[in-house]
Amino acid sequence: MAKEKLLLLDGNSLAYRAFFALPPLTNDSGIHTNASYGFTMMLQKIVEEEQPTQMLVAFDAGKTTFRHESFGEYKGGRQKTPPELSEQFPYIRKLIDAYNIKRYELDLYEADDIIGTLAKQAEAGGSEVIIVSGDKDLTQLSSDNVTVYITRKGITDIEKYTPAHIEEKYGLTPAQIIDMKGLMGDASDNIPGVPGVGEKTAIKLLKEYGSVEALYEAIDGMKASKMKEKLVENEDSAHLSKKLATIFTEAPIEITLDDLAYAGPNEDALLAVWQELGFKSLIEKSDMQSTAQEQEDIQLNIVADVTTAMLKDTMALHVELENEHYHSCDMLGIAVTNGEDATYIPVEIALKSDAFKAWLEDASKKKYIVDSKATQAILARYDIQLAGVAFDLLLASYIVNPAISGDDVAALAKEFGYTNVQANEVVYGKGAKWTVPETGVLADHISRKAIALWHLQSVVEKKLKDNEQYDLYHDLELPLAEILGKMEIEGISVDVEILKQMGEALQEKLTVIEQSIYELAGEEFNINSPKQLGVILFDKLGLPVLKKTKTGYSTAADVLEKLQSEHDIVKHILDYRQLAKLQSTYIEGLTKEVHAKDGKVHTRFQQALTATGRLSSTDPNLQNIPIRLEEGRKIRQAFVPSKEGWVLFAADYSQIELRVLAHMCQDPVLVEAFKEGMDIHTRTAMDVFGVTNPDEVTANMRRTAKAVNFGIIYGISDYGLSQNLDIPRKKAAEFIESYLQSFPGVKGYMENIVADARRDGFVTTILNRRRYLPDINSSNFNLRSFAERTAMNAPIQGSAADIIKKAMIDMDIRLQKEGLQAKLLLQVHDELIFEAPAEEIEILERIVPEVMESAIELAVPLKVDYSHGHSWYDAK
DNA sequence: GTCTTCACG
DNA sequence: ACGTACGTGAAGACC
Repeated sequence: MAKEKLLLLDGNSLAYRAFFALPPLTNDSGIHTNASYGFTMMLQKIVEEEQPTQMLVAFDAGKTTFRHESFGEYKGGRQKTPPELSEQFPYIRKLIDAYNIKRYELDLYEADDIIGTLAKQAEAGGSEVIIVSGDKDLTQLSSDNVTVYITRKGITDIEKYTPAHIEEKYGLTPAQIIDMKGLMGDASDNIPGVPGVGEKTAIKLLKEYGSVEALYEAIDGMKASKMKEKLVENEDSAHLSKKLATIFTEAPIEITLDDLAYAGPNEDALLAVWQELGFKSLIEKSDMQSTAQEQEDIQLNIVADVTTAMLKDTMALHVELENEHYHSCDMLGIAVTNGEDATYIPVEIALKSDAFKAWLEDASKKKYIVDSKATQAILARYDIQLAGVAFDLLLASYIVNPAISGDDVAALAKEFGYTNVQANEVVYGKGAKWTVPETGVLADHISRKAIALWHLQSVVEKKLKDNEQYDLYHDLELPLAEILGKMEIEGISVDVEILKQMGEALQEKLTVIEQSIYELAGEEFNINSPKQLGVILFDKLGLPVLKKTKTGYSTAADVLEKLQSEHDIVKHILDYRQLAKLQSTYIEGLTKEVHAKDGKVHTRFQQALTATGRLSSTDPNLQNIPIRLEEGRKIRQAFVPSKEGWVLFAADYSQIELRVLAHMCQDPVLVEAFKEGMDIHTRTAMDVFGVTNPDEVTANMRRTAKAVNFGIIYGISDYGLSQNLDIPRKKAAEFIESYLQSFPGVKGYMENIVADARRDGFVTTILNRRRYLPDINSSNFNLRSFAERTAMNAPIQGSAADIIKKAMIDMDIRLQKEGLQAKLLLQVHDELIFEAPAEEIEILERIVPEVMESAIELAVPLKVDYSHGHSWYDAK
């Protein structure tokens, strides 16, 4: 058996070292991270360099130790641990646990004693021992088999204390280190020693006499001096100090060396802690290392022709794309498999094969795919209508846990313990270095993805079934992917000429406002730069600073609105901002996205991204087209039907989230209000303000009630409401209190859902979508509060997402059944946008609300409003 | 790449 | 005492 190598770390000492060696870093949540970071860096380095077979981190247990029995003032007068450091200890423990390193502390004993005891045991067993600390006391443990590493300035710079090194440095043996301490004392531990004796004197004395005991035996013969007087005077102190400095190597520890085996970190757990602490550089580095791991060999056959014999009834299919823009990018290669041997089909071979096209389009041939919508969309560009999608790894993983990151097969596979596939970054590189490798490497990579898919289908489906989420995945997300694919491929027509004219008018206005701003400021500057703008407003013009950001003055709209009366320039800046946003994002940005071949934009709906189950939309984002202000709303005039004689038809759920809330909490007042079709904000205002007649509710009361309702959905907090309404926090708290009094069912729901989250670690939606909340039991107030609000919000927002997704599937079926030409084009969270021949509008007005309102039956009715017009603007 | 701001539900 | 409303994406500035 190879020799054991034991690494013993002094947890407290190293945490202190890291804390004081690094500047005060904090992460996004405001937690200090310098000690955690320094500790991690040190661990990484030492483990990498030493490759230990056993490891332990020892901590000091509490305030009192056995040393206090002989000397009450031991470690007295110490500065209290800074709170910035104290708050990091829980994370340091988490880090150690994630590394799968044993940690230990023992009542009445210090870390030194645990380390000393284990070092002796291990040495006796023939192991090599390395001790790491910031405290030189430990060097007394140095021997032929025990090396003590002491951190020098910084954290990763260490000095290695072997007996030889100690001899060279001090001219002493390791055991004499204790004697040295006894004579010179230690200010940090409040060990007195002999006053007037420092390191130099102590070393000189020990070289001459050997030990404290020998020195005092011979002291009579010492020639009279000031030093001799001091030594005689403080003999007791010297003996006591030596005793205090002696590390006890027979501590009654309850662990044995066998408990300390070290076999590497739990990478998932470690990444999770790094994520929590915001160690981005470490996360990136680890991705590279862990994914560049050794791969098992695979068998692959690169074919020059596709035959029907190669294509089975059930196969994993992977179409590798150049990038995520599947509406415009190229394919790089294709692989299929139904076992360990993959068939790699070069793109040009695949595209000219009728057999392959027939197989892809055959619904009875089942395919396991990683992103079926992307595959559907790119094949559609080559006139291939993908059918028979039986498994989608991207969607299945997302349902198991929406927090699972990325669409890279390697990352997803790793979540389920499969590692025989490389990360894209490893194969292609990233950023400017991105490049397609030679065919052999590429074929291997793509084939591995297909093989991974083949393996993961059963693994992930089992997980879904265990979690009772298979139906959500199979009956909702999977069919929805195809519908979204159709919507994206269809696209929506944009009248570029309208955008162009708007842009020109906008530019004229912007130029005028720009001039006014420069005039009022007395100089030209970049209005788009919050930094430069801050200087003008707050330094030059002397406006009051109401809010600051991390980096300087805040110039956000809510701040500027409060400053409007202070200076004329403010209004101009607000106007400029509004128009500049329209110009850059919606006129210029949108125009760039219009495809030349069909005059349409083809967004991509991200189906496996949000934490709650909603969709998101990119390139362009069609879920945030302006509507609230008239100037912006006009952008919608550019969204038009694709054919002459067609119109746009829009239908949206009214108050869907509050209805979901009513359903889930079963609050009688809320349920009744919806059943009776009351205006919910007015109803809320009546209860919050104690008014019995709806006519007595003023516009302002309703506005306040509306804000309170939003607050309830978001996970209420008095502070948030006070910001939103610009009222004192106390006032906001009263509104909330009043609301919860009036709606006890809501109060009960909020309490229960947080309790559920604490118990289960996740919350669920109506269709059993999960959101995990790892911070729900955190000792950090911010993290915990955020998790609590999320626990309240996620089931509401997520259930609303479930409902509209179900409606989209039902709607797709219904349109086919009715034999309509109408097409669903967009989804905007609570709204569906169709285009249809004008003559179908009458039917749509009947069936769209019917289908949407009956998508999922709740304890309250769902209500849908609808309209149509010759542009999106007119469908209001 | 990160920060700030602002568009939407 | 703490310090925040929930969920997104895009653009521009600045490092």
